[in-house]
Amino acid sequence: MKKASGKPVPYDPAAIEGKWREKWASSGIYRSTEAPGKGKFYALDMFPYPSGEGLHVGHPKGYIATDVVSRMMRMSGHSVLHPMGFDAFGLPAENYAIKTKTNPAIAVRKNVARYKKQLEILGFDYDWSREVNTTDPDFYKWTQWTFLEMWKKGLAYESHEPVNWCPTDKTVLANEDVENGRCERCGTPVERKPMRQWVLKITEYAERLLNDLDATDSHDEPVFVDQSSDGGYRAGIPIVERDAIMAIVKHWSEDKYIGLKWKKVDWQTLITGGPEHGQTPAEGARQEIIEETGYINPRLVRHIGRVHSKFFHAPKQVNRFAHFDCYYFELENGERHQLSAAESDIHEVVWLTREEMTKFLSPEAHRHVWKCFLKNQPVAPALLDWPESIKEAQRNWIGKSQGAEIDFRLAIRDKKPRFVILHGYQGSAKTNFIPWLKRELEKRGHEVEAPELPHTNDPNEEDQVAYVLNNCRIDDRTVIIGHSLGSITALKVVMKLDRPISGLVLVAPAIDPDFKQADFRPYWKGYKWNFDYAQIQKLTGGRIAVLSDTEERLRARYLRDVLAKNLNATLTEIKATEEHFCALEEPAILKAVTPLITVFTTRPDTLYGVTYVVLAPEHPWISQCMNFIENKDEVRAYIAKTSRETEIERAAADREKTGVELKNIRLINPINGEEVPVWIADYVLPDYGTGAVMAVPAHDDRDFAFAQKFGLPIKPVIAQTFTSTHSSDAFRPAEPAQTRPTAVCIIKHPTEDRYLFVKKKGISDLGEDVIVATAGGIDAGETVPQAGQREIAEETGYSHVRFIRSLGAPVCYRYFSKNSNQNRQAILYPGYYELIDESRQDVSEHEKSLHDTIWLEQHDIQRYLDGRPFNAIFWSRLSGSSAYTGPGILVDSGNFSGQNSTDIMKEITAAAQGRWLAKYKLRDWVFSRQRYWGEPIPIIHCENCGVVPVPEKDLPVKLPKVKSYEPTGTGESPLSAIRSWVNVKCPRCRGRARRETNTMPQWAGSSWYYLRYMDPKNSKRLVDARREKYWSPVDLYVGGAEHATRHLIYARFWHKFLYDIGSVKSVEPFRKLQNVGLIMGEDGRKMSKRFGNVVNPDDIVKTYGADTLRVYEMFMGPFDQSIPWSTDSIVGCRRFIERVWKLRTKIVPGAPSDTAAKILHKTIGKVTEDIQHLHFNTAISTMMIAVNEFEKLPNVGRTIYESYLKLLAPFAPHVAEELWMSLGGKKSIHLSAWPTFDPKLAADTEVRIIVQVDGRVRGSFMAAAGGPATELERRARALPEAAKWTTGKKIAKIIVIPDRLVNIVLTGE
RNA sequence: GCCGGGGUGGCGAAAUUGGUAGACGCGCAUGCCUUAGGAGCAUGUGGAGCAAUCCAUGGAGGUUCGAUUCCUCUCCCCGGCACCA
Repeated sequence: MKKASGKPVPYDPAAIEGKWREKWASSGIYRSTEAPGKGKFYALDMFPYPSGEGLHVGHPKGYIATDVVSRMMRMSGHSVLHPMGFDAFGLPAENYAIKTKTNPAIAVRKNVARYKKQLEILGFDYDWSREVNTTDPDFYKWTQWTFLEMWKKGLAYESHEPVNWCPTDKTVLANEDVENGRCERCGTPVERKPMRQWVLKITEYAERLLNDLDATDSHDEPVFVDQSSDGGYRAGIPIVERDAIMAIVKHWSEDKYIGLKWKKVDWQTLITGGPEHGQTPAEGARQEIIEETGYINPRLVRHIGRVHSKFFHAPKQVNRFAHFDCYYFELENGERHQLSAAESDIHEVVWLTREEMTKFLSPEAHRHVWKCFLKNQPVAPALLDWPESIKEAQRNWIGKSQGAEIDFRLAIRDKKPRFVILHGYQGSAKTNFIPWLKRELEKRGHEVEAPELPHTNDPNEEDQVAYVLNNCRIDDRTVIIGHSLGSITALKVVMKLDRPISGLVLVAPAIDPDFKQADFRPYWKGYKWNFDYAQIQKLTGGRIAVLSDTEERLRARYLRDVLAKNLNATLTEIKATEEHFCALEEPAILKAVTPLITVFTTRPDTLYGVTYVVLAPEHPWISQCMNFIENKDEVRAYIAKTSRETEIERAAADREKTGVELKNIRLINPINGEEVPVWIADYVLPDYGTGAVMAVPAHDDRDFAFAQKFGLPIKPVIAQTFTSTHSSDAFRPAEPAQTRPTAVCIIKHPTEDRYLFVKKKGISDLGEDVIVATAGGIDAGETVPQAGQREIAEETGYSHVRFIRSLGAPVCYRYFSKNSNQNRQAILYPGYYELIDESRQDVSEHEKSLHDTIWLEQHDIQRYLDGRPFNAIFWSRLSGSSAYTGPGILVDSGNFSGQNSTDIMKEITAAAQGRWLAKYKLRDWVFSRQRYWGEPIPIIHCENCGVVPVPEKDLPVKLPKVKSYEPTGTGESPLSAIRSWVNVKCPRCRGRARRETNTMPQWAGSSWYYLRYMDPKNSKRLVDARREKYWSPVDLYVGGAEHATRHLIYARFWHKFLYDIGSVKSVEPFRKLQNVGLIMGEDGRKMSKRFGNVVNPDDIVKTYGADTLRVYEMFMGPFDQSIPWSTDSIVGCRRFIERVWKLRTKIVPGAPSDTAAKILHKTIGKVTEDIQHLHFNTAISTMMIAVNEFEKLPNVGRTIYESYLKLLAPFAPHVAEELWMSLGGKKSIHLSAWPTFDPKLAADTEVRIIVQVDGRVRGSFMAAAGGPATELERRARALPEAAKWTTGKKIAKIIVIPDRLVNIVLTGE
């Protein structure tokens, strides 16, 4: 690198960077190959959308990071996959096309070329041969294919529900595309429109999407699969939920632990097994230990945690849902039985030290449990190594609420309906569901008639209708239920009436035999297939329900498109228990005829406090019951008003509550049989839960506000909480409780921040002392403060006490007293009191025998009251926050043993005949867009066959060319204008058919593109199974945090679906996710053309070189943090590279000096670790320190310098290559081996010992590393700086931290 | 309101299990070099003080020989959810 003249060559990036990039490309050094036996590493960037504006310096930051990591991984012997591609469908390209009237494909091609050029000059190690583009038909063929697979599994369906419509972009949006009621893209407020849409059932995966966020790591090798034993997993047994245990067992006196060595399978484990029926997992664990080890006295010390076994891959999809409970046991002593022959045949017991244990536990999950045990942590999940913020965002988005559905039966004051059930062709009142339905209705107090209609095998309209009219009582209370042909009879009966009936329920009505493709039906001649729809509607008041079995496809279409439409009836499309509702019990029918309002609540324990029920104005039940409602007009007006409101208006918080009562209708509270009124109000959302809530105004702010406004009763709240026990048998819901109002007193000391409590002595229920707030019953005629003051005086002797304020609405506190063997409940009135002075009277002997009076400091209270309701009252009321959320809300269940409170809720749910379940905020994914530039949905609508998928051989359905890309705004995509494309023959019946013209959203292709990189050219499959197995999962995924609840949820869903159909082998696509922090403009604002603060990377490369840009972006700060760009600061990185460059002049061939080797190895250790943890800024700072230190040396050995260049190579690949080659490198530095860290060489022989006196640094001295503590102590005391502070003082003790510091602690005087 | 993540010099930021707070870089200051500018090199650089020393990691308490780190409360910033029952 010296010219002939001997002058050093200056560093000139322009002269070297292009040269090496060409070499790398032509020699293909970054080509990814599957090398079996070699470790693999898949680094992935969120592929860009190639917009017209090109890159700014913020874009490449994430790409540089994956580049650095992938380069290091390649050098350390991994097969690396680091690909790049383009996500090119979507609105920007389309809008550009509309403006310029050009095909978006052309603009995309241009922009992609520009992006690639910009990316190339930064020297990335992409394997461009694997480039993918979502708009390439060879790519989107597989997007379409997956859609059809979902359709086959019923996960893609057409919905007619109201959806979000953006009037500006003229397309529907998914829930994820709406932000605060506005279109995420253009900010227009979205409208709710009922439209036919394709929807993906992502909600089916809600639970898995949620659970897997916290799941433990998965492994290629099964961890708990142990065919030779029955431990934990049993192949072939389709047990959905089988608990399993794992135990760590410690020696009785020494610090060593039991391991099992399995003889036949060469497998080493902790003790695992399955608890037997009726055993708790802990008991099962104990038994397993005894059986497997022979030691008879294991003692349970603690539960380490619970791991979901779902991700410990089992070979077949069985038994995937068990939990492993992990326990820690200690042996009491060495007593031991002989092991059974069977057991000793299988394994032997070995004793292991802690260190051996770590090595011994080869399966990662065992080691994981062991680590958690050592750290005293619960078993922590590790399947996804993702930022907590992203996981949290996803949890919020999925929005799981555990709770109960509770059915409230209808109680109509007047006009209790009676039923007439009409059977069908060849039927009778004794067949199908009719006897059962009759019984059920009669149970509910209805009159029911189920006549045997004449000529059931050869029916005719006239006879049947006449029979009904003559024999059945039909008036305005009658609801007629017809099954199959009975439905037609019912319709004809209604047409003959001159007075209204109560309603009509048509269960799978017979269909017009003229309807195309209908089977021949012998009865058709006996009936006239004409209906006076208007008359029927009039006489039923529109109360018509049509039930359709989705299995009967032809009938379903007719019922929906003809009958229900003409009758304006409520259509319920469900899968019947048996086809055509022919089962003996068809609950759907009962549900349709005896409307229940099902509410969802997370607090079923508050059922006793329900004083009314509120429905969303959209609730379908309202129209069904309209006949019974007295104030119909008022109700209709309110519903109309609500429907006019935008989402934004409606969602606006703290707006005045509005609502209307449904008069004459009441609902029955199943827990106590109370009748409560029903209201509709827009604060209840139609699409969450069941669209209906039970209102507990004493518990809930919203209900409270509503009740206040409309003068509804607010019942003293009843809470099922306990102090007396942790077992649920304490509470017996069936038994009546005694209620007594009680004052609870929080009493503050007159001057200090201390509080008065009483310590109850030996409460027999508990057999222990309990500390509680002072409390006592309120006597007749007393106010709460009076009672409080009296109780305080009686119990504590302090009589000078002043009532300050109430701590909120009364709380009902319920418990079971074992003393009196009865349920008790007290309504607690918490109040806050202050002592006026400390004068105190004597307390009666009786009181003294019951309790002591104690003072607690604020911070002690938590400890003493932990887990008791008083604790919650105290803290929430004193701080005015947390546990209580409403005026009367009860103790937060979270303050109690979680298990316990859940048990209580479940118990009450059962008592109310409700269902304990979870609800999610996640909605199904609206998957169609009424736009041009997206993947066509590969569906054909046939006039006869209905929805028909495009056969796989015809995929991809290519996007045709159109004249106008303009969205129509009618809900049709521009594709619908292309007749030649739209009109096709049905692939099934060759009849007339039309293509689906909606396209897929932009998120479709990006939901799986990472799989295609593994096998980008495969025309047979989405991805080859072997390649997928080799490369999956993505080891490192880098991208922006803004994708948390869209791309990252969609991709996880898509991937899990592909897993379920066997296309991929991993449950989760991205193992480690890293967010890249934004680079903002120099003015601190977002970098954007709008603010004129965009910095173009091309310019920076021109001035400083690509290597400098790369180093600078990695050095700016913590990788995931947003930091403003600073062109001034770049020079530091350029100087750094130049100093490395100049170091070349100091190279000597000889042996490396110890000092240089030490610098090098410290650097190797730190840089390697930092890159692994993505701490690029500290990696670079370490390399800077190394250069600074090398510069101070007279010379640097050549091998040292070469190793150093290797560390630099991932960050600054060009300059590292140039220097490497100039030293005579044969192969590229990027294919060389990553330097190995030698801790011995890095170790310091001398360390600086800090000397402190009373914790303050007073001086330091150098000492040999590993020196004895006594020596350090002696030298520290002798140190003049220290002696200055210690002379004449007494030394209390001296703390010595080897190799670190000595702290001389003086006595107080 | 609920949940998550953060607050350290003029700036970007460092700081294994608690063990010298401010590494590294920018900027700034002084000097050398240079016709000049720039670049480079050297030294210094949290605050107060002549100094010894004291004060400093959003604030207030606590635990500890010792706290940026652990605990309690509190303030502020960023992000997610939000009339979600």
